[in-house]
Amino acid sequence: MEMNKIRILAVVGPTASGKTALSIALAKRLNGEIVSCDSMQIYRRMNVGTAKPTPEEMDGVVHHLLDIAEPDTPFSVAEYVSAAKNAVEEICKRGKLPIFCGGTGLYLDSFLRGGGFEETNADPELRRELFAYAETHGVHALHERLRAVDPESADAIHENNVKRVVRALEIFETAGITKTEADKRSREPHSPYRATVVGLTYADRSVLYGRIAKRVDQMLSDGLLEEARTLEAEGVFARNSTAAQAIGYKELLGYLHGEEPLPAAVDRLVTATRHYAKRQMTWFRAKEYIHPIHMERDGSLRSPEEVADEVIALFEQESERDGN
RNA sequence: GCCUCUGUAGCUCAGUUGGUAGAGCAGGGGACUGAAAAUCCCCGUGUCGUUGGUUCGAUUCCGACCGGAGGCA
Repeated sequence: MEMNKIRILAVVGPTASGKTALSIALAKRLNGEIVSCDSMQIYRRMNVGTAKPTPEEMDGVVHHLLDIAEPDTPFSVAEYVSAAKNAVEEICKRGKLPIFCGGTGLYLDSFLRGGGFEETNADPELRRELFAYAETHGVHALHERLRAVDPESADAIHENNVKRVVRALEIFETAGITKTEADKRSREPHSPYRATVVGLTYADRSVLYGRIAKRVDQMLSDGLLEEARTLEAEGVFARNSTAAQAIGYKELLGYLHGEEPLPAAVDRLVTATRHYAKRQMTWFRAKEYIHPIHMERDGSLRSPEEVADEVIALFEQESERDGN
């Protein structure tokens, strides 16, 4: 039954780990197309700040799910999953290999599960009400409301994590089932995909952090400030849309308004990126299906060819195992 | 040269009326199913500048010395 599944390769890893270059190299060698798996590269005109691959970097390799939304539009996992399904279908139709690449672990994870969002719609108005409830009655009271309908979720979600408590209640209100039940249903193994997922890792974290600092400098000289200015002029941050959460712009606003010197803003930007990378690593580490690929050895970076070779060997090995 | 202030966790600083100390930030670990580059949880032993003295006991008081800041010459 495994052999009917759609074969997929995926490259994940923390920000600045080298996913983009690797995935493009892999696409060339495996006759693949890239499916971006990045919650911010989705947005148009957010280029240098999101480290979106340039046409030169893409080097002829087809990329999907970049620039598919306006920065003032909300976006979510559910939309991602359905868009990714379409992309994969297209790629397969052309007889090419879909290669996912990106740092948004939730998106890939949800996609590979094959769904689970059908009946649990988002309800912005309800969300507002629930947040207001927490505002006036306190987070504990809101959490108690969740406990009354779904004690299991209440145990799993900390009461301070209002966002999550709200979502759990939202699921109950809109779908009529508890989050616990919805999770259970979506966990059924009905995914049509068979993925080999590799996670880029750095044994010495300071090497990754060094790359982050360097890349922020690069972004600055590539026009990050101008991009931030443009987005702000569009009103992206005033509306605090999904795109406004992107690291790289909001940290510079203080400087752009003359309230903070540039080095201080850049410093906070680098720190925010490090925190983000750390969260990503925690997520990826916990996923058993991710094969760690070490990007360095004895303190120095491995050559791109060597890393690509390792990934391809792993991919072929897993393909053979399924084939018999 | 003299006077004043100051030297405590990687950084900024609290504090101990003498019983060896704690916050924020940084850093580390974790969670995560329609906002995920978001949201949330957990983790603080450091010759309290050095060295003498007073004391049962000093990071805390006193002296000297060495850094740093300011003031007067």
